[in-house]
Amino acid sequence: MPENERGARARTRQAILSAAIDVLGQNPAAALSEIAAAAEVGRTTLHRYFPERSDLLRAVAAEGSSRLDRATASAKLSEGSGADALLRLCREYFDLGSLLSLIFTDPDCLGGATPILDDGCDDRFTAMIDRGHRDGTIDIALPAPWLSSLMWSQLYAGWSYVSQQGASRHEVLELVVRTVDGAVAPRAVS
Amino acid sequence: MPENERGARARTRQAILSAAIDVLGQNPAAALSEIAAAAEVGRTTLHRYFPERSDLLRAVAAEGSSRLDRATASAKLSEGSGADALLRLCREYFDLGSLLSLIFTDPDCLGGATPILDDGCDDRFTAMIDRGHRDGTIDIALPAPWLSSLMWSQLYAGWSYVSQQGASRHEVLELVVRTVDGAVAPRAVS
DNA sequence: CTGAAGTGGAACACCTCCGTTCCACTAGAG
DNA sequence: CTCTAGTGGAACGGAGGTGTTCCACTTCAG
Repeated sequence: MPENERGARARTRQAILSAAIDVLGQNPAAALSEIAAAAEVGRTTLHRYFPERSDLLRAVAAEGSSRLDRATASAKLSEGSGADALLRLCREYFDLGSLLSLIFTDPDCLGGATPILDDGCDDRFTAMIDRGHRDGTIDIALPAPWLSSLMWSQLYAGWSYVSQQGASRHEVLELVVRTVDGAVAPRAVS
Repeated sequence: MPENERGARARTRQAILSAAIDVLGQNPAAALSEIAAAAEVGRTTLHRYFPERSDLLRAVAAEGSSRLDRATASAKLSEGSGADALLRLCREYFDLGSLLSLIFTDPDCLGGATPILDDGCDDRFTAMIDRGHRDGTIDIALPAPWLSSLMWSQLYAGWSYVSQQGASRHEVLELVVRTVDGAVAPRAVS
């Protein structure tokens, strides 16, 4: 879609997209006028870039998938132990910010690339968990799809904690990492 | 509200309330016609019991708070170690079923009794966590509000896992308990 | 200055949902 | 049977969101 757009057009387009991610993350049923206001743009202008609501949603899905893919790539899931890779992924995803809310509250918004409720959607994720099962850093009793749900729910909880209470991003990220780490670690033999 | 209602009236009223919890949990912006259809009731009948949408939402809040209180009482938070009490609470809350979705996706729906994003809303909960901190069964580094967020997000993740995939309630509950337990346990001294 | 690009406001028709009214139907009590 | 409670359908006006059109304004390149 963003073919041959530069300068003002590209900037406005990006502002609308970012505003849409923020607003729709708070309320997936938000009116277009709210999104336009958040982007500090007239509703007319919004319609110029995205004629119909569905056009905007498609673009949001594309933008979200792109940010998600970049974060996934940064985590280098194939390096280190399985648990280390999972925690790296948590740290990268946490930086997605308000996109976390959108992905979590509207799992269908990313179209086919829905990362949450999928029986093992992402091959890289599943491979990472399998590696953790083998190298003993992830409890064998916890299947990959559940760990995906676990991770996303904790990321969302952490992000809500930051954005609704005035908590520090870094402190909360450490809480998330701490609890995910504890959750996946194999039990001590009792 | 449910003053002097018996027989058919009480039954219809309850059917509408349960349907509302189910439907609103899936989509907080659902139309009244959807709720009426889910309750197998005409929209006219729904309006007879709850003249305005806000009336229905108030009744849902009351019903939800009531179920929540019953579950909390059943967990006997003041008995046993802090961690044991927390896990008992998870088991009781898990039985709330679709109410979990409603509470999680629309935290304001329960009015003042919002259990999730509150800096230590519930005294019994905070007391339980404090006890766990003292008796060494809950990691001292994890504050009560975060553990509340943690628990609710895991319960919601578990319930979604059950209702969207065909997973077994009991198996998923054990996964939730397993991961919450691991998350709150104090770290081994390394 | 002139023209083009980008923008925002106002107004409109359309649709959906909401709340209301009215009427017809059914089941059960007497 | 008759009367009543409970119900559901049809229809309407109002409110809000959507998509569209038209026009006035600003900015910037030439």
